[in-house]
Amino acid sequence: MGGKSNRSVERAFTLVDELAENGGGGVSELAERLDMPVSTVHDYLQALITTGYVTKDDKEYQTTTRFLEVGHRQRHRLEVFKAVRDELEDVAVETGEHATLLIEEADQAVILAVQEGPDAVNLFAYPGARMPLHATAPGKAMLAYMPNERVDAIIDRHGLVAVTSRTITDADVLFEQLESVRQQGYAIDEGERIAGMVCIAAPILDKSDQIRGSICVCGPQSRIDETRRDEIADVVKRAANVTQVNLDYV
Amino acid sequence: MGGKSNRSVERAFTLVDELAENGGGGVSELAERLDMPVSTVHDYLQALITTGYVTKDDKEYQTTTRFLEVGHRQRHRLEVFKAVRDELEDVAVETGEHATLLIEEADQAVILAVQEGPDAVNLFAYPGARMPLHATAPGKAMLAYMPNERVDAIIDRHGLVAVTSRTITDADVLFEQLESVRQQGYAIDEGERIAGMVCIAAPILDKSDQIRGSICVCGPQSRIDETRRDEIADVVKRAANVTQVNLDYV
DNA sequence: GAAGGTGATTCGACTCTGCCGGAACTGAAT
DNA sequence: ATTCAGTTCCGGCAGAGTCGAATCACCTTC
Repeated sequence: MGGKSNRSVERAFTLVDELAENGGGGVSELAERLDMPVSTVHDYLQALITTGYVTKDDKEYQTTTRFLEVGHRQRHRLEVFKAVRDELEDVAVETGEHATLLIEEADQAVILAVQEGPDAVNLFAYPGARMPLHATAPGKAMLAYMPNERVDAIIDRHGLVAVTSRTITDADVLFEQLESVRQQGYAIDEGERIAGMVCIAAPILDKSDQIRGSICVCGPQSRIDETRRDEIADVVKRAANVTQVNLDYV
Repeated sequence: MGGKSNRSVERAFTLVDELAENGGGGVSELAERLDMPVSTVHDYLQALITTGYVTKDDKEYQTTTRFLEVGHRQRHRLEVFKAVRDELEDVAVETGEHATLLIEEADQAVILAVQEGPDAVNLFAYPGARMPLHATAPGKAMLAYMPNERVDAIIDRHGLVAVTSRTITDADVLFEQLESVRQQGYAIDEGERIAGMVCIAAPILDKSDQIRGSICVCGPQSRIDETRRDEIADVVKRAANVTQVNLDYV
């Protein structure tokens, strides 16, 4: 983890991040927000334009569809993504709720694909969205199949930050839950990331028992009672299982 | 169009492009492919890793899901995308074929969204995919509503490159077709981009008659005869129209 | 298990280039 | 006309990127 850097690269991507997060803006507005000299920001934006990753429309600088392209291409190369293909849609249809495929990246859970079932509530869930592992069902599903040292290291680096009032903030509680995930074969989260939301997730393991991702179903608490939970857990576990089998053929 | 650049930024994105296109690779492999010194490539990859846009998995460098995230965020900000929402799915279901939403960016047609109908053939179509304007139905639909000088300028810059044997390579023929697009309200392409494929596309205009995008349906020639074409044209025109109306409310 | 090979990583001095203050410019608004 | 906010241009200097060479890491082969 030397972390050798390069000022220009760093700054270029800082600009990209800013454009992505708060929407485009003018040169001086961006300079203000990032606390950089205007002329420098201008230089960078110009450089980014020549790469094709940024444009200037309507007096505003914007990221281009190049990011979509790169993102989709790399997603297409991910084995889990290919292996899960139709399963995710089936899950969404069967449960009626939001079905997502997530992977772990840089100690976070990242959504790779989303399928909205017929009754899905409108979540702020899109491919690429990231969230802390400990605060979500899919995150816990994945943590449960990582070596304990890895889990410790993650807690060490990022802490157990509370996202809602119900987020797990105690390591012991977390480890207990991970144990029960391993026993039951699925993880559950009740308003630990979004108040009023229940999520149920199953881990996807490969043949050497490495964790590769998780399939997750989310819906409003009111609609998901005890029996419904078992049903969803079964659906999610089955889908994860099929994916696991597919993985070997990819 | 001064095109002021910045070597570091340029090189960083050249690397990203390379990773996206040909999949990740090792340091020296990438150095070879891009004709750069190994140590330099190593420096850049390290810098890219600290930005979070690249990782090293399995001895291979890979782009991360950050690209997906940035791409999806910016797509979400595009008015056309929001305006078209459900329409695209309806089109896919009604026609049974591949339905796509495209916009123009940097003189090219870019896919923003894809919906596969029940009978859709497996195309290599994904969000972010780019193609020349003159060789596709949606491209022609958009060209038809650009000022002639703009069209001339595009031809000037990129020429009318043949993608298949049926691609339009003659400017006069193109302008004739654009005229008929304006008359009929939709554009058609018969194997001009992909042999054996027929695409039918309608333009999306905003209230000041600016071209904002195009809705397109693609299917195999064998399945799309004369009458089927008219049906599809109607579906596509209606969807574009609804989108146009939605645009005013966004 | 020694030798050889391939590729990744580190190091550091030279030099090129990114940096940014200031000036010029553009185009609204008054 | 004048003002002002924002953008673009310019150019000399310091600091940052560059890349050859050395080292390290890890296979394969004899």
